[in-house]
Amino acid sequence: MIDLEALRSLRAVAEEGSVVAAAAALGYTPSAVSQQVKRLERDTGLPMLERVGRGVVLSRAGAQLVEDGTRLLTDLESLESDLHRQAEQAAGHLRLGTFSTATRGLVAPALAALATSEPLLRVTVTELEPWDAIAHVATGRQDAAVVHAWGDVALDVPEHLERTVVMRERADLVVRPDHPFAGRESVTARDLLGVTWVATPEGTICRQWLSRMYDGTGARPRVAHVAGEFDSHLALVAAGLGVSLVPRLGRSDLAAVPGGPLVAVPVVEPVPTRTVSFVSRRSMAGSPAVTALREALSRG
Amino acid sequence: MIDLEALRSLRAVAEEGSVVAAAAALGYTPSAVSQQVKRLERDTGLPMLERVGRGVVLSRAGAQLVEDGTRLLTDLESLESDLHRQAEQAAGHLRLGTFSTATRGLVAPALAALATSEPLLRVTVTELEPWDAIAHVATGRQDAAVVHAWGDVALDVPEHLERTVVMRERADLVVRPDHPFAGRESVTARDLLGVTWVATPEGTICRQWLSRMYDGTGARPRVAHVAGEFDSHLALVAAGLGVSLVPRLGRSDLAAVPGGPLVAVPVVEPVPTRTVSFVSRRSMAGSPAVTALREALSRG
DNA sequence: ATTCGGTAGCATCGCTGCATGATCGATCTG
DNA sequence: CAGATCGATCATGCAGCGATGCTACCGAAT
Repeated sequence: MIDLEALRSLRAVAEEGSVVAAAAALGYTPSAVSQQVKRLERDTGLPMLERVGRGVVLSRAGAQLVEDGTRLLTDLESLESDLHRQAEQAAGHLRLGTFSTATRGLVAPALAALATSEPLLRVTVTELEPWDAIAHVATGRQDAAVVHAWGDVALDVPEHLERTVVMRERADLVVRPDHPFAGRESVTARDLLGVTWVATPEGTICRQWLSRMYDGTGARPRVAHVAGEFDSHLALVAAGLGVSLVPRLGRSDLAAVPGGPLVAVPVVEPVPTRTVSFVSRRSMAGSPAVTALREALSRG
Repeated sequence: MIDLEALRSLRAVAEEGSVVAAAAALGYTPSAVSQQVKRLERDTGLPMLERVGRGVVLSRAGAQLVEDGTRLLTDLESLESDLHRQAEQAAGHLRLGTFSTATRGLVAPALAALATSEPLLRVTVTELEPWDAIAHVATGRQDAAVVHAWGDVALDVPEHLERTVVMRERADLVVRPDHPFAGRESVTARDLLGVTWVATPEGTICRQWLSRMYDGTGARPRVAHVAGEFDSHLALVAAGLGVSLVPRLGRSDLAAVPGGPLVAVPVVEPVPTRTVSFVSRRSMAGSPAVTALREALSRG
């Protein structure tokens, strides 16, 4: 592999016109520069300098190496300065894992604001289930994640990750206007024992919470339909196929759902509360970039 | 300065997921890789890896260094392969010094042909008087040159340069159609003793040859007008201000000269012959690029 | 012919980077 | 819960390589 240190010496020879001048410019001895050039010639197998008169002239290969390599050297320098700048500024590239409703309801507006307040910071979003997101952050495949946990469902994050609550939100029961619950101020978990559910797939956090709501009642929720996205839930509810528990975050306008308007009824006893958290590795939690991202999401 | 060898190891860690795997992939011991990463951290002052569990994860700075540095590494590899390819192929960049009439009459068409036959070869042209051109080639400021020498006027090139004749051409006497010589088959140097000349500036090779033509006659050419470019000569001749000795190479169409058509009369005894040569440093005279350029010019 | 400027080559020294083996910490297993 | 295993790091020894300083040599200028 070509040694960039030696390449810099060769460039100095090209610019200064002689080995001594180059050595003086770089603070080396002429012999050192000569040996570095020799090393380049050994590494590439091509001659770099040729003696002419009592001086040297760059060979064709040498001239080309300098011409092309100069760009490399400046790239390396700018890379190095970028590295230091991004350690103190909110700049660079962050990979954020999010879950679906947060993507549209929370992350998108936050990133839009961030794009103007921190123009040097680039964030790429990947949708992931919370446990996957946490695993990705833990192993470095993501830099941070937005995760959620329903009420008391524990979300255990590894020791080297840091978690801060971004917001708390709740879910409502969504029904058709002609449903018996449509006019109610609120409904309780006990009221819901007999209803037919449109639920999220087995294994999702939302599904877990639905099951947990039935704890102590001895019953299990009757799930008739399964859909991953809440917009699909709304369509199924509008079609009269069941009711759904839909979080407010990222929820579509219920009045504009195809198939007729729907209504949301607050649920109490227990209130289905969801905690949305920001997770990042503890080591970079204090970095300006991560801090800026976390605060942008907290403001949202 | 960042060591690219160490950067390659860091990239391997990022790709393989662990120090041992990276070491195995690169043929090092894990300790060596660990030490290289340590060196990167020392050079940049930023942490690159952080321990998590019994493995490692790239830090923010490390991830960024890999992301940005990968481009640098591939650039370096392509630079290296370019270097070797240009040593065996006609490719890259050559700087050619030429004199004015050759630029339009010889070099331009040759380069046009070369552009299609050797698309990887880029040639930039600079107009120079022959002696300047030779000096530039000798000192490496040009890679090759097209030079000319009139008849027996010696053109001494340094030992480390190589000179090959590209073409020989001759000059004609250019006069107005109403000039006494206009109808002649040819004229001799003796015939020209009394004429009034439009000549090139003192110090040019063309001017030297004009003087040389008078050697042995005891006379000196009567130069009334001096112009650097032969198109100006033609205008002056057309205006009836004298006659001129104009080489055929790169000569404008005499019938289309503003101020009336002109005629060319061959000169004999001696025939004003000009030798056009290609000059390059001996060390790169054999390279494919220079060979291609020389042959393109020889075909012209 | 001599001097001067400049590069290449050589012997020596010092540093650095790799390998080896040991240590520490964390996970997995019986 | 203890032992085993795996992975990273640390300490040490060694080898190689590059810088230094000197000398030799070459070309150009005086």
